[in-house]
Amino acid sequence: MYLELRHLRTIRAIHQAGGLARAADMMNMTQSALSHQVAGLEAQVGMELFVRRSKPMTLSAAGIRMLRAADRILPEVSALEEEFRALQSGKTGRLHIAIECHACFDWLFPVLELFRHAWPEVDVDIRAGLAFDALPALNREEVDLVISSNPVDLPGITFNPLFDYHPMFVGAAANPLAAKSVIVAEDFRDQTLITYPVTRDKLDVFTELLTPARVEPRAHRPVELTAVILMLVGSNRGVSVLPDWVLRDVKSNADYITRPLGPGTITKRLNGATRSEDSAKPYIAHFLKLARSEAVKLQRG
Amino acid sequence: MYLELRHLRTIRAIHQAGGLARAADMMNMTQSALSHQVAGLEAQVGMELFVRRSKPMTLSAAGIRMLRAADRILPEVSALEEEFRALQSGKTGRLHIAIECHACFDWLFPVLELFRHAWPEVDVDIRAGLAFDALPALNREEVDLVISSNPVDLPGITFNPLFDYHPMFVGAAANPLAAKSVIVAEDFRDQTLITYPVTRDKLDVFTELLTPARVEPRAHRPVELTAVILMLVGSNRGVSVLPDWVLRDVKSNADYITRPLGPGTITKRLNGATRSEDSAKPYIAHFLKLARSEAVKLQRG
DNA sequence: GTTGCTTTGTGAAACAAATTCATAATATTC
DNA sequence: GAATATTATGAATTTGTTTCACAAAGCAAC
Repeated sequence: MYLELRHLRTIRAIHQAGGLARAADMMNMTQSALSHQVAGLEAQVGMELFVRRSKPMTLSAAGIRMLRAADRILPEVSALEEEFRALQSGKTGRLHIAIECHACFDWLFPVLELFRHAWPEVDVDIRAGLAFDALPALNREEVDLVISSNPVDLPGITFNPLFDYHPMFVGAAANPLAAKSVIVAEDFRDQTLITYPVTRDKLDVFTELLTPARVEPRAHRPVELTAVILMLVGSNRGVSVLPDWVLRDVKSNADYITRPLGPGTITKRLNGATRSEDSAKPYIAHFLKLARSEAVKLQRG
Repeated sequence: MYLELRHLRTIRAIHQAGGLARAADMMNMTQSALSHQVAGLEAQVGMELFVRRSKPMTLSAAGIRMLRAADRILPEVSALEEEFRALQSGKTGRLHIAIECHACFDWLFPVLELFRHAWPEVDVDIRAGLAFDALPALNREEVDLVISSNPVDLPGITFNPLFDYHPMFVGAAANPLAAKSVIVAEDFRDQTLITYPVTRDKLDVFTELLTPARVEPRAHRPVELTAVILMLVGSNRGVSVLPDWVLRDVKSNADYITRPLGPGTITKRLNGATRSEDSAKPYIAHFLKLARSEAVKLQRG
């Protein structure tokens, strides 16, 4: 037995129209076509679905059962079609975000709150891109946006700039380095450095400062949560380097000191990497716009 | 957009098989056919359903949505197909019964109890065939069995004999007719006759006795329920004629007398009328068998 | 009944669609 | 960088659906 939706649509139409001829009109087909189709369907299921003794033909007991099923199934199909029409028009879609930059939760969450109100139909999710390579996942369509500060030239991937930030030094007020107005690589030699638990090539302190200067800190301690890092720094158990927007609240706290890194201002640019064909999607474009403006607000305090 | 089950089956198969080629094997088609089909489907919905950047092709975000729908819809279709296989094999079906004979509830109920245990999948119902003509309803497939004592020769309708019964007179012990051993038509002239509220051609007293003898009872009172008829008869508010099996309990009750009608024994035959093509259906045949044996048991007491 | 109207069924022809075949193009693996 | 596996493509073929023209069968009104 090989049923198709066509069959269910026909059953329903004949019932609604109250006869084969009217149903044929309704479906823009000839009455003959429907007659053949019904005959074929009845052959498939091996029994009569309609009573032909009376003239506008009506459903038999078996036919009524099939109608019941049609009334359950066809609306689901319509919903699916509707869903795809919405997908096509760009009102709905998926926005699964991977963040390579751990501190990005801080501004990403408020942005996502704004976003999901504007695009309630879009399926939103965040994955911390620690355990996996985010950019290949973008290509495999496992995620749709990667927040990254290391643009790479990959075919099919577009890096949309979001905003610039400055990695800044943070230490305890009691730390001897508080005396300096700018922190340089050498200053880390006798410090315990606290960072997120990711490889060095994803940590601004290393890529921008320590690795080029071939300086190794006295100790290196990985910590997951931003709040915990700041707690440890506050009690002078180590120092850290974090994006300026993270240190916004800390600047006015007497327990901490924040200093620029040097020599020369270090500026990094955060990007939202997407598949190139997705950049045009209205909700993706809107998300990027939101991210830009909201992050700026956050930096200003 | 015109979706068909074929499309949903394909989506699911490619996902399950983990690739187009394997899916094609699974569905007994060539890989080429599936490739064309997917291309057609993607054109329909206006977007890519699969990611082709990696080699065994995998579902895209949109494809996953369609898969979800397929996983909801296809099992329903399978259930429908299963239902029809069961219908075809005769394990399930519909048995809607119309009874022209009002007193038949008495034996029909116990029979239906037995039946529904033996055929739990069959959809059972009873309709009192008072308000409508039962036999045309049989032809229109509104009902599947008509219990009738008046066989008519109709094309396409088979009257399956169930059992014979004798219409019997019942009156109060205090009624003068208690003195007679056989009741004849003339005896009704000065009696109030209580019957079910149906036309005379469906009442044994009239068809078998009074109408041929052109006798009119003193009064004729229609009453719906058998229990009420017997109550009224017991208090000598009238007399009645009922099938012998109904009077089984009454025979041993001192308040009542039951007498055969005469002259000559009157025998009527109850039939189960079905559409001729249905007589062969296993559950219909079984119902008729049950009706025969159970009714006999009931008559014996 | 029987006449006219409406509805459904049927077979051949036309048409549309899906499938196959053969082969090219493209990843993946070792 | 072969060798292998996977997917894409276009023309030919097959299959299935629809139409056309007409027959058959109810239904309704006279």
